[in-house]
Parts: sequence; C-alpha cells; structure tokens
Amino acid sequence: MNTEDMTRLKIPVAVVRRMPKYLTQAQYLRQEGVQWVSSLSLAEALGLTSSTVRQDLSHIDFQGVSKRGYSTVGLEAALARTLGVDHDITCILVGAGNLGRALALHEGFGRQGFKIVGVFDSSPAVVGKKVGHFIVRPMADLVAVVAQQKVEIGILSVPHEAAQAVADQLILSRVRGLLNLTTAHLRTPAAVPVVDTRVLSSLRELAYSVRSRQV
Amino acid sequence: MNTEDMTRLKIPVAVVRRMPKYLTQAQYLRQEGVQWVSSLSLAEALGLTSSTVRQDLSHIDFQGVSKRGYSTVGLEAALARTLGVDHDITCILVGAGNLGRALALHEGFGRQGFKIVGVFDSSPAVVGKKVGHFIVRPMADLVAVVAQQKVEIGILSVPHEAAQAVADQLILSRVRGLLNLTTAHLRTPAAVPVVDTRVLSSLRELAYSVRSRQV
DNA sequence: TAGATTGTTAATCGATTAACAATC
DNA sequence: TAGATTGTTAATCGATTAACAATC
Repeated sequence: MNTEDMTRLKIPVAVVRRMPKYLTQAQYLRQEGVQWVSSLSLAEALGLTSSTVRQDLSHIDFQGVSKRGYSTVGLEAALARTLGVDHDITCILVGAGNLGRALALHEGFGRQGFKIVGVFDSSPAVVGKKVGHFIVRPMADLVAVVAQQKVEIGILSVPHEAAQAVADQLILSRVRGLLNLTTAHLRTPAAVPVVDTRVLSSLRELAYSVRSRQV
Repeated sequence: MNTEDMTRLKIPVAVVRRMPKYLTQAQYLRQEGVQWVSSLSLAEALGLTSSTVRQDLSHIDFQGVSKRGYSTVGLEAALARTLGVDHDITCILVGAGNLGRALALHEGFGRQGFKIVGVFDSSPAVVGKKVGHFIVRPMADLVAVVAQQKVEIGILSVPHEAAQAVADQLILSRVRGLLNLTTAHLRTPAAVPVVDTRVLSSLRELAYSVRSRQV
C-alpha cells in the first residue's frame, strides 16, 4: 500500500488524540533548532513508549530515516497536514461568561490557526459589550456570520442548562464541529463531531487520583 | 467479595474518566426531582451502552435495584464518595493570564467543592493586582500557603515554556496533584498525578474529525 | 405472578507493547 | 562497515459489548 492510500484510511481515535502532542513537541524542537528526533526521545518527552510513537507516526504521510530518526520540520508539517491544521480554521464562540471571555482574549489559539471571528451571547445584558476587540453579538446573527465567514467550529462556553439548545442552534447554522466546554453531554448528528474539554471533570478525575495514590 | 473490598480495588482509568459524567447526570436528575434512573437511560443521556454503564457502576460501593434502576440520590452520593469529591478540596492557581483569571472568577468549581484559596504569578507586573476577590501573590509565598491551607491541587495556567519549572515548584511545595492547562507535557514523580486539559489539543483533534467526516 | 432491569461472566474488539528484519 | 533506529508483524493487555441468570 502506498502512503497516499494509507493516510486516507481512518486513524484510530487514540492515535488522533496523541497527534496534537507530537505536533506541539515537533514545533518546540524545531524552534529550538533541533533537526532530528528519534521515536525514543519523543517517547521520553511525552511519557510514552518508543513503540507507541513509531506505531502512531506510521499513520501519517511521512517517513523517518534509519539511524537518524524523524526530521522535526518534516514531522511538524506532516502532522499539521494530517490533522488539518495546516491552514486557518474559522471559529465562533458562544457564551461570553468568564471562561468564554478568557478564550476570546487568549491569543495562542489564533497563533495556531484557530481564528475566532465572533463572540455570541443570548443575554441582552451582555450583547453589545466589548470583549477585547470583539463586540458580543446576539444569537440571531449566528446563521449569517457562519455563512458569511465560513465558520467551521463552534466553541460552547454556556451554562449547563443552555448547552443542548445552543448546540442545536449552532448545528442549524451549519458549523461543522463543536468544542464543548460545558458539563453537559451534547447530542449531535453523526456529521457534527464534538470534542469535550471539561475542567470540572478533569478536577474530579484528579481528586480520585490524588486520593488513590496517597494510601 | 464484599463491597468494602471492591471499592478498595483499583478502578480502571477509563471508568474513572466516565465517573464525573455519571455524577453530573445524577446531580442533574436529582435536582429535576427524578428518583430512579436505569442503566439504559443513563447510557442514552451520555452516549454510552447500558452494558458499559452497569460495568462502570459495579465499581462503586452502591447497588441498583432490579426493575427500578439506581436511586439518583444514592448514586450521586456514592459517586462523590468514590471520586473523593464528597468534601471540599483546596486548590491554588498559578498563572494569572486570561485563562487563569477566568478560572479564578468562575464560581462553578467552588460550588462543586473545588475551593481556590490563592492565585499566584511569577511576573512582578501582575503580583499585587486583584482578580475578583483574590490578590495575586508572588511565587515566593507558594510553600507557606500550601502548608497553611492544606492545598491539595495546583492548577497550572502558565505559558508553555514556564510549565515544567512551575510544576517543579508546586511539587516542592507539596501539592498532591496537578491540573495542567498548558500545552506542555509535565514530568512528575509517581506520587503526584497530573490530569491534562488542553483546549488547543482538543481543537486540533476536532479539526481532524471535522475534515474526516465531511468526505 | 410476569417482566423489567440489575450484576456478572464470557466473547469481542481495539490499543499497546515486544520483537526483529530492513536499512541508512 | 557496524550499529542505531525505523517500520511492521505478532503477542499481550485492557476495554467494551453481548448474553443471561438472578431478582424484586
């Protein structure tokens, strides 16, 4: 099988979830001026085994070199291409509470290609207010903005109770994926993937780990 | 084996990661006045199979009832006990950038028992500034605050480059677990668990999902 | 009682690790 | 060349699902 075919095959979720870490590490090494990295040193830096690293990287359209390892520049480019982050991705953010405002103000996402082009809120008390250089817009503008700016991703940082309703509105407005920062579980059609990032869940998981390791 | 023994056994990570979701759902149902919930309806609400739900809940010290399901009140209590979130957990936050300030201002965590008792930053420009009712403290105060307030969890929201050094300081100050919001991979001794919540990684994972589902 | 739903065992599926020939 | 490191196959390990007896 040639590499063209291979990269079209579905990559296991577990592997996709590690790819952003490899990408971050490849970027870092390249910035540091490191030109080559072995599967073993990637593994050590990321808390994995070299075997896992080689298995994972076999899913991208990029080859290592015997005795030298992987070119950091090549690895970075191939990972970005595989993930689809080698070009800008347009996002909107719904929910201008503390968390939403922080994400809108955070510049790191834009630097990595995730461009936020609008901040929305359902509360009339918040609509019209400024968040950095954004002016918070009403939900009624959603459909038009998504269409005009070709928005791909909707970021949800609304209260738990509102989450599903807002997700439904985002889907109707034709965003193609959702980043869910709420505690709610979102139901979406199969064509609209959801990735969850729940700080509260992580804290609870950590509470368990802390307790179970102490004894 | 009695249930006492069982709950002392190590619970698989995959199960621990789902427990916060069951807890959120049990809380929600209880608040709505629902008294009983079946494994099937939990599964439907959370996007799982009823088989997974029953397997998972067999790890907590709590029994369902044939023909009725699980008592929402009992389930909530047992999950909170198992996770170790049936009492307050003291946290500090390091890094008073946009994200850090947002988390400090967010009231939801405190309501769920995660009490932030201090906000720290290494930048003299930020130290002394107010974040909500907190006054940002210098890193030099870390050890004393952790000891005096019995801080269990350190939340990291510093820049990538500073992450490992700050993690090391937190470990020296004797926090017992780290919530890592940075893009860095943290190396810690086995006794100090780390849970990662990386918004950028989630966005990248989502970018891949969006692209692979469209075709 | 009849039947809905649990708890658990066994089967399947997927992810990780080990091992090693190929290669630069 | 010799040996370090890849890419890949096979083995192991763990997680999910299916199935069903027990039970209220």
